[in-house]
Amino acid sequence: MIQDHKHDMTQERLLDKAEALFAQRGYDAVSVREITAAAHCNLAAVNYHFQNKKNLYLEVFRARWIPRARRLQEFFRKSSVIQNATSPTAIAQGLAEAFLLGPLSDDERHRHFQLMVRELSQPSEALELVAEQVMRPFFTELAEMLRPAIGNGVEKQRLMLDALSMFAMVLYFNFARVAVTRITGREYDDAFKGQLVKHITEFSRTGLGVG
Amino acid sequence: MIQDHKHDMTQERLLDKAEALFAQRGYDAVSVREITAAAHCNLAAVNYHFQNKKNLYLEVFRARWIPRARRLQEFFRKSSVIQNATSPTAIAQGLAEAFLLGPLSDDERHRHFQLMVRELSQPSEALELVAEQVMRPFFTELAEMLRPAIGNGVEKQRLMLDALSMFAMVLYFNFARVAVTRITGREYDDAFKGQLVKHITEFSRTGLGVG
DNA sequence: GTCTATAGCAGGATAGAC
DNA sequence: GTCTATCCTGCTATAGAC
Repeated sequence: MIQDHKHDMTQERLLDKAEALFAQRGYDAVSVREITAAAHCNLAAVNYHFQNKKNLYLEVFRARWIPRARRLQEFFRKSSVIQNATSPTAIAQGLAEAFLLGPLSDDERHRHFQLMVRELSQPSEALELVAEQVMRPFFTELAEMLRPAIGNGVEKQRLMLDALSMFAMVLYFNFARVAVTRITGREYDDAFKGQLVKHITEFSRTGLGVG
Repeated sequence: MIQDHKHDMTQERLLDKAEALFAQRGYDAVSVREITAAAHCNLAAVNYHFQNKKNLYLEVFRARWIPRARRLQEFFRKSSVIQNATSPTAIAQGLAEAFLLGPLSDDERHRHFQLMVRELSQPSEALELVAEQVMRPFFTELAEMLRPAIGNGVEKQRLMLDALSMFAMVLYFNFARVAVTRITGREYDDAFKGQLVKHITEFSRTGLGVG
């Protein structure tokens, strides 16, 4: 029992540090030595608990990333905006709030989106997991939420593209933080994040609203 | 002269292969050995021509990425859509066409956006160059193009966020190709890219178009 | 300018003591 | 389960012949 406990603690610490480092600098730039040092355990622990480096990376997705994505989706579904209305505007606002302000700490959110962008732009086995278990079901769900308002006659692809576009903004304003800060001159404090949510909601509702 | 010629050819080949490989797999995952092998030249050539690996990476941006970004922007400015109208819709369409269909080959476009996303999500010195010489001026220009239609009274930040949002979609549909394909079931052939341009234009104009 | 050879180091992984 | 010691591979970078 004590052994299991210690075992678990080491595994947990390794997963935590591995996720943070992989998110920050990517799989290849991070060494097992660095991860174990950060987790205050021995070099051999990664191989003992996770067989090898690659499997540790996958386990980060299985044990951390996917559950967190589910929490985010749950938060979105239960948010008051969605509970009170399922208009496209409400959906956009719910999405933006959940993913920009939602239940995650700043660090956790940052890690989450960094890992996602890495996988989107350079898919590994982890994307298989993520696409099948998280993304496809969620976008399908979003598309069906949009259908009543957009039009029952409309093809599914149109709804999917709408959902992907809302998500594109959410993703972008999370991962391109440094560039957005550089271009707008604004730091990602609570005020600015609030404005971003408002902007994404508004842009999704009416686009540029003219001509 | 012959020496200069050979010299130049080797440099060019190195830049080409380096860009392709860095875009595909990232700085750390790619070795100098791999680059020189692909460029059919000697291992020592990188150090001779570019001092070290990191400077080769930066030179990829200076000599390849930035000029290409300028070509893209030039194509956008001179596109018939923009020449004939500067409504927000025309701007969105011009952007989407330039960056999704524009003057680049598929491979070149893919490389271009992969490198950009890598820098946006994990900035290195290269982002300094790109932000100051390309991004900031371009987004400022876009914002000013939007101003007359959106409203003269509106703060610059609102215009910047609009420009960033249009760009978010363009970027996303370029770099998250694998995921988009997985979710929509559509390959990135000419037909689908045409639909994406139409979608981005339309979404930028009216968003989801309803309540 | 190009090549070979090699220095010097860091990486992943494992065997075996505890 | 944890640790040390070590193997082996592959990396960047450079010295020096051509």
